[in-house]
Amino acid sequence: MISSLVKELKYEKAFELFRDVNRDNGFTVDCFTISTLLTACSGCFALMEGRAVHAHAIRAGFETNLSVKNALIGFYTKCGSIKDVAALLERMPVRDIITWTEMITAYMAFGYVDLAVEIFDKMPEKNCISYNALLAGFCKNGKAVEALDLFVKMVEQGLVLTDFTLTSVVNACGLLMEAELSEQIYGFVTKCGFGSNACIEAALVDMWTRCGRMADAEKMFHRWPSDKDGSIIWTSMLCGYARNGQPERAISLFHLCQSEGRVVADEVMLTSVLSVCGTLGFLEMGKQIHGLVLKTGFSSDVLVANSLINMYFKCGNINNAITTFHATPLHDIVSWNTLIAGHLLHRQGDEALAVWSRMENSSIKPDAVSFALIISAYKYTNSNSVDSCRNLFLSMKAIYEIEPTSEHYASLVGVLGYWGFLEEAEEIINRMPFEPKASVWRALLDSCRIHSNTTIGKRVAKHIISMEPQDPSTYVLVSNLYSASGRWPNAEMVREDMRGKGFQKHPSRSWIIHQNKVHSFYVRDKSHPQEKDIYSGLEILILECLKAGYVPDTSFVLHEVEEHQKKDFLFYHSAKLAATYGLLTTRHGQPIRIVKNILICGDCHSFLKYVSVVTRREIFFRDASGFHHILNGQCSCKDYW
DNA sequence: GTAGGGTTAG
Repeated sequence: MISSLVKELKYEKAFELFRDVNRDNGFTVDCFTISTLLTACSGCFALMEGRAVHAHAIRAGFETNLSVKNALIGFYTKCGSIKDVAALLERMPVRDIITWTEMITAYMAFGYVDLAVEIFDKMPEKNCISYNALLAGFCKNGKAVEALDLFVKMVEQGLVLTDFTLTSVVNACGLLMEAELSEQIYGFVTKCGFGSNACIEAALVDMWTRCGRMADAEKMFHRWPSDKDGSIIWTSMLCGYARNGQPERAISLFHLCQSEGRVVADEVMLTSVLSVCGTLGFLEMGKQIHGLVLKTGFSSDVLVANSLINMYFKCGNINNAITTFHATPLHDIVSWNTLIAGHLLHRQGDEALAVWSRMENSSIKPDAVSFALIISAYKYTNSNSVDSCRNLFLSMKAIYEIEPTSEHYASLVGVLGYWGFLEEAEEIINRMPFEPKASVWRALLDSCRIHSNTTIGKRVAKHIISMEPQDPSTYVLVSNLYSASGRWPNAEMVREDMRGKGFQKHPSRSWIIHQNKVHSFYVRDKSHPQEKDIYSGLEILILECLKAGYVPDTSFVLHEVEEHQKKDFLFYHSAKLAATYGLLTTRHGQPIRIVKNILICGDCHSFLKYVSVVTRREIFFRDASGFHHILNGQCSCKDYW
């Protein structure tokens, strides 16, 4: 009876019935029912119920039953702690190779890599499964180098390599993201004659995409037989496209998968495609997938829910994001972080801080990401609360016992810099207890751009370039810094320097979603089918804005050309093209929604403010800094971004 | 007892 209730997903009733039986000391439930109940408890994080079932199993003498034991390990791995799993295994009457291996897997699942290694070294006997368990554990914890070392040892010792071994090695290589090594590993796997093992093939697709070898990934993906279950390999490919800056392809793949109907979208695929919808700002599609999530019953999966919340925020729908958060039965730290990040994306610092207080009253403890986020919230508070920000930073270590990393310093520097405390920010970096990553200096350089401070900016840029001479983004920042302060010749010098070193700027791109399609524009892009309408529309728009007082700022043109040509470059920036397309394709009174992959330039920002006046339209512009909500000539970023 | 795809920041 209890088992059938669980099967029908009526957990509450099943637990109730179990409690009745449990109270009556004369009765015990059988091993199968105990296992079923434990699986149910794992599914809904019912720690108390699971513990009660465990106590019952001990009383009935079923703890050592193989299926009960496995269910208990599964339950404690998901809902409990490593102590629970360790205590359970300690009580097993026989400590054989299987128990030892289970210990390794458990320690690895909880992230205790050193303890797992200790157990492995202490084991009186080892076989290839124990090696595989350790190998997989390294991969699970991102220890690719350790995994590869172990693999080499296995080969040297002549151990039997199974499909499990090869899958883990492929995984390790994906973690390293090294294209050349991936070639070698692939050669090795082929030599071993892995045949058509689904796990290895899926791992290979994932590895290729992580190493940037999309053609190889596609080749393997297309070889997948259509009669075989493909949800995993399809998701690998979909995420691969997303990871390699091809979100449109990821969306097409999802459409294909839906229309062909042979691969059913599961919770992992839905999570991934929702993330892509967020990246693109694809609200309509995101809503449709939300419908699918509700229909398929995946809305209680916390990862799916978090991805939904994130999607709504990135698509500009704050209300749906918050409603989805409240509709989710179980929140983890990522749910809270997503909520905070969402408010920050909309520059709502006070709202983010309010969420922070609510989180502090919940049972969830903030993690390192929470702090990186909440420190940044002080950029967007209504009153200058730099003091509170400094205190929060200090409390990290003092109260929460989280050691600040470069990311946290970068957030703090960003806030101080934003409010104009550039010297203090520089001082903090110089006094950091460890070597700062380039990202910390970059946060300060960004502040120098905002405040047009070339004195500090130049110093900071030197640091970054010496640390990361290969990274073109610094040159762009320095160049923009000079441009923003009207020092055009210097900006061009930096550009020249960049060209001399063979760097190419990450191409700037803006897009609009219209009729379920992404309409993307680069600077001076003429590839759109409605190119003529867009360019003539933009001509008119520019004239209207000039009449209203718009003054083109040619310092944002990063090419050495004549003044009249500069305007030509400036007028056809991707943001302006996308905005015009948005005006042409939406009815009067409808807002325009644009997304840009990097920061919007100062001239486009000023232009869009005039556009909002002359067309009486509301503009939602999302760039790398967050949303610019432009209305009646004013922007929510207060012209600091 | 060991294997494949997922969410948040920068």
